[in-house]
Amino acid sequence: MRPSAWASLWQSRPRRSRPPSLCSPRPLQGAHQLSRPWGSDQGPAAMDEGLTALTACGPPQLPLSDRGLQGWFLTVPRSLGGDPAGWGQPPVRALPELRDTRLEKAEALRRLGQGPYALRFEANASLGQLQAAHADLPNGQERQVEVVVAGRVMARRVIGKLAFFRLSDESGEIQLFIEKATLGAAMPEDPEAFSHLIGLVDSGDLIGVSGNLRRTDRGELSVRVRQWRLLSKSLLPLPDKWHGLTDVEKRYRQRYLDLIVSPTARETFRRRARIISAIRRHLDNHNFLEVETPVLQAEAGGADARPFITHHNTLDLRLHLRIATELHLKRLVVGGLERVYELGRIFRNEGISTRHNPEFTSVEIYQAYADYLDMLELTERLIGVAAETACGTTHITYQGTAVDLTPPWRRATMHDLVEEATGLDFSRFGSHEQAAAAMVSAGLSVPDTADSVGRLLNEAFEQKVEASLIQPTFVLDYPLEISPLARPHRDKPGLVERFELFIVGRETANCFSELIDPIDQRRRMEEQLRRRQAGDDEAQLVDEDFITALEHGMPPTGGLGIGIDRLVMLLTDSPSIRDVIAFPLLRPVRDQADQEAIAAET
RNA sequence: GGGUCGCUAGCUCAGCGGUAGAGCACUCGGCUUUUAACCGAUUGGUCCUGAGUUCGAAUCUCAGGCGACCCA
Repeated sequence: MRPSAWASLWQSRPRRSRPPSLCSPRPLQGAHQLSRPWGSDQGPAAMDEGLTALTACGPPQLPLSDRGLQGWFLTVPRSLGGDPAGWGQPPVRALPELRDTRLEKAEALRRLGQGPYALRFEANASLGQLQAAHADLPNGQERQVEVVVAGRVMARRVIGKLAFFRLSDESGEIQLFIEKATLGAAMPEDPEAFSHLIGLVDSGDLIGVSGNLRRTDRGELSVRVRQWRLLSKSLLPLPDKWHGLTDVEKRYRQRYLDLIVSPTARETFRRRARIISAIRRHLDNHNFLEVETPVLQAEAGGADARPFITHHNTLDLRLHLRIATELHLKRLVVGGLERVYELGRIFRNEGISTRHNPEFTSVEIYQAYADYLDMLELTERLIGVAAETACGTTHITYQGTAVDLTPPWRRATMHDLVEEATGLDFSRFGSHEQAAAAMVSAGLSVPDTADSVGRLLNEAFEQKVEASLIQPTFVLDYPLEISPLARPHRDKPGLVERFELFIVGRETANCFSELIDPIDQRRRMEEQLRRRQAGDDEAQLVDEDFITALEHGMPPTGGLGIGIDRLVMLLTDSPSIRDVIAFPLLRPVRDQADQEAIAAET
């Protein structure tokens, strides 16, 4: 490739006319000259001129056009004439020397005409594509194809006048085979191209290279580098090349580092995206309408959970973040939108564990004229499709356990499952006392809050059954007391038409034939209110506006909620919900002063 | 909320009452087929914080902070 053609890969595009409001600031004159490639028609003399012009104005500074991208990176070290007062401090503790060294290298590259932060680069292949397309190239052979690639330098090995870098992009990796002689011949404008590359480019930097493909004697597909260019300088080191990011917390706090070094993490988030889009596609293809309901609500309802509280200034109004989308979606069904769903974030003010994050993603789906058994089949289809899309199969492994997601899945009533596990037949208990005594003699604990036979049944289920439901199991027919929004069972008094889906011992979906009788709904909500007044701060409130909506007539409806994060955990074999949420909630990092202040208070 | 374990160089860890260490990374020197390259040299520390015991504390005790795992 001719030098000028190479240069065109990373110089700015020809300027197109844009609306004035979208115009970006014009680069400084000097900066423009500085960013000329070597070998351009202006030559090194013009470059020197640009440098002189800049240095005459005081300590070297990056062109204004680059500033917005750089924040505190833009100053230069003391040794190069930068103003110490203006130095940005590294955002992470320590490493000042290492960072200074890298700043100096960036500065040195800028003096060579390679601004440390390029505008653009046009690769002609991804690394994964190259690996696939040239898998047949034998060891020791070279292929005369000009490849231009960009990526992050992940590892460097320098052997005298030869060097091997490992370059990584989103699709994969490739080795760079860097010979002094090859570079010298291909980059005559920079006789020191080789030593500049190995001396000024660190692991972590983003570079673009061009060259032929060659497979080394040891079988590593490589780009035999003819030309190179720095695209972005990394001032901070990559995680340890061998151990990687072992600090679990750091993986979550600095997710970008996790993604850089961990192909598994990248794959997890790709799969998450595929799962969500598969669910969305399936619903869209079946005439479901995606809608959005309020996150900010005067009272948060639709689930037993404590909300986050926030405040609207101009209305001087206390608001809650939603804990469910249920009550608003049902209003839309009343309004005649017969199939609706919302895929979005829910907020619950609860603890953090491997299965709980205070903000999480759910999909709630409502289908008019359907009941919970219709929704059961929809659940099987949705999760089956998600598994096929994410994993290519419905036979998966979760944390070493084989799980078969091929429909149909087991269906069992809560009563039967509890009896199977404990020998207790709750349908025979006529009173709370009778049930409680039986539970105690069966070795189960009886909490004070479980003040009815139905609640005791649920307790027994949670204590003895839940964790054992490894293969997908629909647990049917819940007690009415714990299901204030579900319709009474058509045949079984005291129960509702509801199921929850359990997989690997975890609640993954929740569904009922919706309660559409406004009088019954009011009675149930008032019962909830009584519990709340008695001290249960997760009990629900009476939502008058919702009941009014029901009074206008709601069609019989099936409603279904699926926990997306737990589903993604299952389908990515992730042990913690934090592995499938890019930025899970973490305690803020406190500095020394904060800690002392807190210590002083206590 | 309870229990267990951990916190020492940028990273991974050793040291467990007597001068703070190793490997890797960084920097410098050498090396044209490496794969955690290798060889040599240099640099690098609030041993999480505070109090106590002791002639002497990274080490023992207590309190606190933060984290991991398990349980609720």
